[in-house]
Amino acid sequence: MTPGAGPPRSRNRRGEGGRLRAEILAAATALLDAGGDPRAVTLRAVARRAGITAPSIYRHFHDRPAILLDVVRQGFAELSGRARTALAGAGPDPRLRLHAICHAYLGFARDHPERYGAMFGGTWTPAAAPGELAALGEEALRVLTGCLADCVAAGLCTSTDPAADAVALWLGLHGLAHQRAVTDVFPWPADIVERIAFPLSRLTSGGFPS
Amino acid sequence: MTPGAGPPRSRNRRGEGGRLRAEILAAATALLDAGGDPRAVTLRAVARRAGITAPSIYRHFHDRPAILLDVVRQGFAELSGRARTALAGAGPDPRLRLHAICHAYLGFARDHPERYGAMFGGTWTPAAAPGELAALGEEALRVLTGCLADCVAAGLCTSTDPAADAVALWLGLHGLAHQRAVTDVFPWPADIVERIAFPLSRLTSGGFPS
DNA sequence: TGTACATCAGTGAACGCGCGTTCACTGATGTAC
DNA sequence: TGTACATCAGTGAACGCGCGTTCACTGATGTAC
Repeated sequence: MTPGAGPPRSRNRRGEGGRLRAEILAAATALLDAGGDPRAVTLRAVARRAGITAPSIYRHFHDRPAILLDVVRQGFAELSGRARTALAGAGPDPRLRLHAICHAYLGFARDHPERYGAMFGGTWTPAAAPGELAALGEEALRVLTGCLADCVAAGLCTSTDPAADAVALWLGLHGLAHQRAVTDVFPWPADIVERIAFPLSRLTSGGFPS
Repeated sequence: MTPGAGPPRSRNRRGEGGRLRAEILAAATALLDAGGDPRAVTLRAVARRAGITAPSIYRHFHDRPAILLDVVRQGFAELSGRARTALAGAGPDPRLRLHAICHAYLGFARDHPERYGAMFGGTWTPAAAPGELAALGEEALRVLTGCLADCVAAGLCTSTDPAADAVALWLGLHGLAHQRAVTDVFPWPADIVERIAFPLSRLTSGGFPS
């Protein structure tokens, strides 16, 4: 059971065993990003990549699905982080804020297509607590709803039900993000983002500046 | 290597071996629909389901991925068929035709969520000829573009680029179809289809009757 | 009509593989006295 | 300051499994003469 090549890992000190948890997670994420498929994230492959033996993982994760679940959790956290950062950097104009959050979402999907696919692909679902996933998704949705509602309040948007329209807008973005993550041979129109996001956000004017 | 339970299969007559091909495909499809995951469609599982031994499959398919690829091909054929039927049944009103084709698309995805996921999930891609998949998708897209163009010609739609807007509309439908296929715990707004399809199709009025 | 033979649909046994998981263990590190 | 001991991060060997694929084969069916 030789772990991967390279110099032998120096063991963590007592009380710092928790570090390996992070290393395992990083290895699993790298494997997912490289392999393009959650199937590539096997216990043994993760162990090899992390430079440890397979049984070591059991000190930190209950079983294989638990690793993938945490990779996905981390993905949602990173996505939320990007959305927050984008909003913080956008000015007060609600249209620009909406625009910023849409691009933050698509940016994450584009930068980490495999992780995006794992997060929304449904493959890992059985391992998760039934409610947790919905909660993760709904948090992001609430932010989007808020942006849309702000546009309405500013008289820039004709939506009469921002919550429902946020779902529609999100699904449009998701369709694009997912399809982009899955294939790159598609002849995307150059302005496809605006072509989807602008109508779905029901903005009255001003376009959807990029 | 006992095949599944039940009475022993009566062998096909000479020259009719091709029949088994269809049975294998049906077994693989059933397995996909039941298992919810292409991973469940293993060579051996397909053989069990079809009531034959695993090696028999090699007379009809080059290898395992070839089976899944054909399942997906069949899925695209069925999707096209539904779209054609829907168009044939719709009247001449281009808005109704557009509406019919959108619902045909979503209907297929809803009736066969696992197959839809396999068709657009990217999992099986490596096995396919690079161009074939794009071709399959683009055929459907051309029909959608046609519907949109008809709406424009009838003065019912503000699109200035039906081909690009057809992509946008399709991606919206795809986002909904995919997410529905993947999870059913989502709180969909009741009128989510119209909320997505109507803005993306850029119809000027008349709503998007259901 | 009868018989030898070619065809070919499908079988059964076997292979090597990577997997997830278990178990008893090792040996360095920190702590108690 | 020194020593015995408890802790615990990580190891190494092994298990049983289902997988994809190969190979030589069987035996019913149709055909040539």
